[in-house]
Amino acid sequence: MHSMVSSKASEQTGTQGPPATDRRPAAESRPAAKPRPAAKPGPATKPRGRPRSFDRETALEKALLAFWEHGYEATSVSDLTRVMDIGAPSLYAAFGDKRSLFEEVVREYGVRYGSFSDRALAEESTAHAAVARMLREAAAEYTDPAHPYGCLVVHAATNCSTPEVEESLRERRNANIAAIRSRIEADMATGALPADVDAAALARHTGAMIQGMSQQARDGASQEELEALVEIAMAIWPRT
Amino acid sequence: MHSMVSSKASEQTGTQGPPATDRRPAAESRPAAKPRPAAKPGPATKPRGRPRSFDRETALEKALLAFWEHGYEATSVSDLTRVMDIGAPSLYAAFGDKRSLFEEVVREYGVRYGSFSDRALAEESTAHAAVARMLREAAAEYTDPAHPYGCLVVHAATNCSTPEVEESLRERRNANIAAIRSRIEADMATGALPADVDAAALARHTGAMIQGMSQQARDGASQEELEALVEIAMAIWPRT
DNA sequence: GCATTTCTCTAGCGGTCGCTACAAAAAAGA
DNA sequence: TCTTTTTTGTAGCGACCGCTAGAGAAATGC
Repeated sequence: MHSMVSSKASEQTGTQGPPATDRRPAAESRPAAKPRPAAKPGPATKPRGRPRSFDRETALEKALLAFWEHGYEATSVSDLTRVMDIGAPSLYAAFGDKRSLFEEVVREYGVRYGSFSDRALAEESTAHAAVARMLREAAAEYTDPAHPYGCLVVHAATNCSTPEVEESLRERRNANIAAIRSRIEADMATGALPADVDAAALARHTGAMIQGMSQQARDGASQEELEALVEIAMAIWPRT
Repeated sequence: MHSMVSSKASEQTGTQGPPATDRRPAAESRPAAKPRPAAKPGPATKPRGRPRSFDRETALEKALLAFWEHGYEATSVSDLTRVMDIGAPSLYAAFGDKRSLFEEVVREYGVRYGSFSDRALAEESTAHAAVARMLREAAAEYTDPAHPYGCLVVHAATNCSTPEVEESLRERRNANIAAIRSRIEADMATGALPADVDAAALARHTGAMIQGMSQQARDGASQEELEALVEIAMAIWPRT
């Protein structure tokens, strides 16, 4: 499972320039090194104070891997500062609190690792082909030794004592199933799939497969084993 | 997912009577109110000291529900003492530390809620029928409003900072898949299933379905939705 | 009665949690 | 140089974590 991507990194710091009564850096999410006023179109004006001593993106990637491996709760701020190799105040200044760092990680995960699902849905010519590709790519991705096994969106916030975090990942999972369902219904409308298909159940089946595969990957299944599983699972599709 | 039951409640206090140098109550797991010496066959000898002020079994059930709902880590000892309605020293005297309480909870879960899988494998005449029944019963159990959704063994120790706990549930999940695989291979041996079936992949597919269904139940799927999913999933089986 | 055994209650241990105050450090603008 | 702005390191806050010492309470055996 994964994304609903689109990476709109707006967030709270949207529009709030003039009134200077606001303390707290408000978890600055500016992606590059732009100056604060931002109304100035000055292209190369350096930011005012002491420059950051670390690269924000690589630090974010380290946090991503830590959250992916251990989950939201089990990854402490102290763990994060260690793997990101920065002090706690730097973390809070650059990313806000732990939760907003996690939210940014989830967004980044959607872009970097979780986009295969949306890509398959968008690029393949039938729902059948899209789901087949999606599952095969999941088999590869979830067992890629270059990063933790399984899917962050599935595993990073189960049994989480912060209900909002758990809920946000749940919404991503359910949105993905809804996207699969829409793709199936589109095929039904064009006649590429029979009209008597239960689109909701078929989409939910696909979602359950992906989530089950993610769990299997965490439990030690290899890419080949997951691929064998996918070939079995695809047998349910009406012949096209 | 679930059990590998058999409920052998032996544990560390197996054989170690005579030398009295042992302090620490050793997390007494005696299920009923038997006297300590135990060599005496006296049937109705009451235990020596102050009797327990709570019922051990109902307290265990309360702990089970709490762990089921929130998982191992997210359920604090303070949460446990509140829902079990006992003080912390009583909890430690009766169940040992948090981890051994959790282990006992998992065993109890296997007996009370997770035995449907083994029962289906043992009682149905074919692997096909056993898996069909297993999945249908999972659809009912995982959405039963009388207790938390999904499967404790699947969800209670993901992203757990105590690796041993995570591993013990992982072993239960994999053992269940191994049991399904054995049942499939038995059918292949008798000719009830074709000889060219990939038993391992088919068993893993079933395991992934169960785990995915558990996740779906947690994410809000109804019993009817899971049952529709099961009917789709069963279409993969070779016609018998 | 009295000693013994066991459980319960209060209180609090050391440790980690997420998070922040504060001052020194490093840059730009004057 | 001097002020301003921002980041960095140190150090520690209050809250909660799992767990337990110690005294009192409630039972049995004598």
